[in-house]
Amino acid sequence: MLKEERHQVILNEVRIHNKVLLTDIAELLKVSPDTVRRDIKELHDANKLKRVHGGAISLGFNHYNYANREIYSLEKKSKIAEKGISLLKEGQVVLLSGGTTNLELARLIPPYLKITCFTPSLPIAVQLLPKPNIEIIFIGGRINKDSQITIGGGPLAALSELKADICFLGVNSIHPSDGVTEFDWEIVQLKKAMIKASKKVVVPSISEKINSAQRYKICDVDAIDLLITELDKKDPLLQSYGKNIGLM
Amino acid sequence: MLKEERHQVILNEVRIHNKVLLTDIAELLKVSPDTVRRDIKELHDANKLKRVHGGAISLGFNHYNYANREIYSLEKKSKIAEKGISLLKEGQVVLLSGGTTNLELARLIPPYLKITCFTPSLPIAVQLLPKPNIEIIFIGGRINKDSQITIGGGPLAALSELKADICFLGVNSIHPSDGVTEFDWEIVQLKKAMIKASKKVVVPSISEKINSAQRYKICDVDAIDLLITELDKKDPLLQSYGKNIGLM
DNA sequence: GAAAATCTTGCAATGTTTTGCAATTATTTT
DNA sequence: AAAATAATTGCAAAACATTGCAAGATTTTC
Repeated sequence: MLKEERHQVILNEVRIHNKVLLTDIAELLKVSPDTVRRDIKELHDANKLKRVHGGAISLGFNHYNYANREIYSLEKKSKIAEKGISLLKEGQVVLLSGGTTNLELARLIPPYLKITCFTPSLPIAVQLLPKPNIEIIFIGGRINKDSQITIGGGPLAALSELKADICFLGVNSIHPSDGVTEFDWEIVQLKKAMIKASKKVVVPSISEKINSAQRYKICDVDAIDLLITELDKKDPLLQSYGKNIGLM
Repeated sequence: MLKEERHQVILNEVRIHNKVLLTDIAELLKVSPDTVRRDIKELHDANKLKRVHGGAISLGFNHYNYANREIYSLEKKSKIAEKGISLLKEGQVVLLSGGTTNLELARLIPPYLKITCFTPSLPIAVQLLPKPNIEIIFIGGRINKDSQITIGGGPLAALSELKADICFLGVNSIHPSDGVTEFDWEIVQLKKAMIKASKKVVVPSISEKINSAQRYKICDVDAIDLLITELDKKDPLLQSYGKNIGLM
């Protein structure tokens, strides 16, 4: 049994039960308690769980990371969001995926602009709530706590009945040959459906995400109509994209 | 049972009741009072609660900065919410309509309780988000800005496929002969569907709503299984209900 | 491809923490 | 002031953690 496997088992148990007893894991995996202890220590150091006397417990309430970690890039995201908003026209049906850049976009949408927004993101829906002219349609389903968006079969079915004018697709990584990629398989399915449900696909992305790749592929680069970054169109980082995609 | 778990339970009890008795915790967790005393001492040192003779009290008891009028009804709502939570059992599928009483109920659901919550309410979903053991299914659709819940055909269709164990139905008015009523027609349709989608219907309601009526009818009083108020079962205000409904 | 270096794992000896109990002291209640 | 309840202290048994070590597996290096 590989260490990585044990780690997955431990994290999974923690996710399910909110805690694990060291002795239970040792018995379950048929390894010595020492090994489990070392595993837990590693996972603790990697900030995946909290090591305590007798086992480990879930980090649980540390959802604050979501906001804190990303503050430094907020300026870039605002810049991108503003560019994105310039694309919006009265009466449009807009599809907003999750992510902090789209959240920033939602925040900056002018309150007098009359549009319809579809979104599976809880924070985005909350952000749009006070804007009187925006009709919000929440794409329901099981909520993924990490990303705070709904995923699974429900959202996919709902999207299959939609044709939005424009989709702002928050992504994890984009690469000229590897395409648009993500590390969560279910989120990939959702984003694929979002692309299908939209006439025009816009990817707002900070430059850090450019030219990187993750495990699962959402689509090729040329499935995207427009790539928005905080950089200038002529930035060398973007030159491998220009042929197939619009830049902004 | 890990020490960390006991700490979570104690803090949670303090959060809910603003105080705990040492002996109650000892009995609840089936450990010696000495252990609980040591736990409370640790939590006190970590500035998580205030240790007092006989138990502990909440630190932020006076930190509430609600308007005075709201505090009054909030207390009632907390009382109702606590009664409601006592009905919840591990593994249940719970349907939560909107409303501030249900929001209070959502706030007070213990984080270690493993249940599935269906809700069309944005604030309730947000409230449940940090609780690791609660699976949240958001009932999608067009968001009504006043009530911050989704309404319309989408939610109705979603509910038609559900059979929840228990439904907490926030209502506007309840009257012995006029039944349960509401002023918004679309919300009435939604709540009708919620009743249909649940094995058991519980109405948590502050006493102000008792014996009043609105324009549109959701159901007769006897479609409700249990009425929870902040009052005692034997309160004269409730005596016209007792024959057909359970009281709490 | 063999040797060296590194990593992984279980074991044993030793050290630490946790927990309940009992005796004593302090606080609250009647 | 007496009785009841709670807190403190010291203690011992059990559970858990740490450390160093050695055998085996894996990777690196030449």
